[in-house]
Amino acid sequence: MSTWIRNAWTDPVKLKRLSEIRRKELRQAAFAVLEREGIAGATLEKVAAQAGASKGIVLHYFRNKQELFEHAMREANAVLCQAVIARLRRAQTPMERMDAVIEGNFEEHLFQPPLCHAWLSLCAEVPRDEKMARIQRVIHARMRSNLLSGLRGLASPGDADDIALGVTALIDGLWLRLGLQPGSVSREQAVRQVKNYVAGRLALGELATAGA
Amino acid sequence: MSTWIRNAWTDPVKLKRLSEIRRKELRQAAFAVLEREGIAGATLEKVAAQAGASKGIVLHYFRNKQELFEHAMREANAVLCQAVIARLRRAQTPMERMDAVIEGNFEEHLFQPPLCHAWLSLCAEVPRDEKMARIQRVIHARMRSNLLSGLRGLASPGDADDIALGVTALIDGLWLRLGLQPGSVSREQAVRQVKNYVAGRLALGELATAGA
DNA sequence: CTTTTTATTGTCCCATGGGTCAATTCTTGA
DNA sequence: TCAAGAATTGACCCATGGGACAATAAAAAG
Repeated sequence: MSTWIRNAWTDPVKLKRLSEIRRKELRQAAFAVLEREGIAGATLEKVAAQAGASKGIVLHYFRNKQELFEHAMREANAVLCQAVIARLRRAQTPMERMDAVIEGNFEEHLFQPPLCHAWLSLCAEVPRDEKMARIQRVIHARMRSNLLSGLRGLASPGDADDIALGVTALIDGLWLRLGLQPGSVSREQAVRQVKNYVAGRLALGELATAGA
Repeated sequence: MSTWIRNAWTDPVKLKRLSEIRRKELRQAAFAVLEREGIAGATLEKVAAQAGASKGIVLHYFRNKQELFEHAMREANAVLCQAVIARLRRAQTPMERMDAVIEGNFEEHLFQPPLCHAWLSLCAEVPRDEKMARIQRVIHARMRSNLLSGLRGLASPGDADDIALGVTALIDGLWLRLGLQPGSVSREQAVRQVKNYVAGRLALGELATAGA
């Protein structure tokens, strides 16, 4: 298990508990296994091996397999979310806020087949895992609210809701496409696709109000 | 198991082989199990039980578990596909062809969480199963060609390709949404969403050509 | 009415996987 | 320096699952 040097980068203020470090390692290992093996092939031993530890340690830090993968889902989501938030901070206009969400969801180093495969496997378990379902709802709610913060300045309230749903669905769909056929959609394509969607819907809205 | 009455509806010409009937039953049973249990919880015994048969019979008709679920995927796709084709036959104008594809992909009795859950589980395995990947590619290619047959009459060739990708992604994304949060999107909402997308993109295209 | 396929079952085997536990090593704080 | 508590391991248990197979029942063919 390598060195015990205290990593200053983890949390300079309140020295991160040893156990927290381990837990994070294991969540990440779990996710890595998910990328390679899918949910059907993901086992505790593989996770342990990935983390360079023994199976026992995994169950020392997580009550059971289910809990481990629930935490893996949280972890993955946090990463995705951070990318969006970082961009959102720099956004000024409503349109910039939209672009922040869109581009953040297709970051170069995240919009990759392996990550997508793992994500898909987790989604496939959502219907049978109430905790995952809850996480999923939170993720979606935040995404939606991020979008609405921009959309409210661009479309009528009714349209805004509708467009937000469309954007999330389109983003998910493009991720799915990447997972099913790696290489079939590039980051630039994906971003352009969603931006065009928004532009099109907004144009439609303007036509309607202008015509009426 | 039930009766052995010869079903006239199966194939009136070349009396469908007994084995073919069994294989179909088992594919469907496999799919039903997938709906309930997901890929991680789907076992041969559960499939056998669902079909009211013994585990042995499942491996009599399919070389192994993998093959069984590959066939389940084909089965599911065939159903979805049939819905689109039926509508496509009645379509005359390019726009009607578009609507046929869109509405066919959200048929009332198909656009349901359980079917979506099963489909998700299968998709999650695609990256690790070359046969499934192939099926997936075929499905997508057909969908795309169906869309293009309508789009070619409505947009410039370049736009048509792009819009086709967007429509497929949006459809997939809406299915995913249904799977992750049952009840969060109705059939009507989904159809409207995709139609609005197409309308928006087409309006954008016209603006561009008119402006240039 | 045989003979030969085909359908079907139940049993068996063995690997794997989740989870428990006692024993051991490390860390830490007094 | 030592005791208390945490980290970590490996052995163990038991259920389950995939798959092989021989034995039986049922159809089909002759």
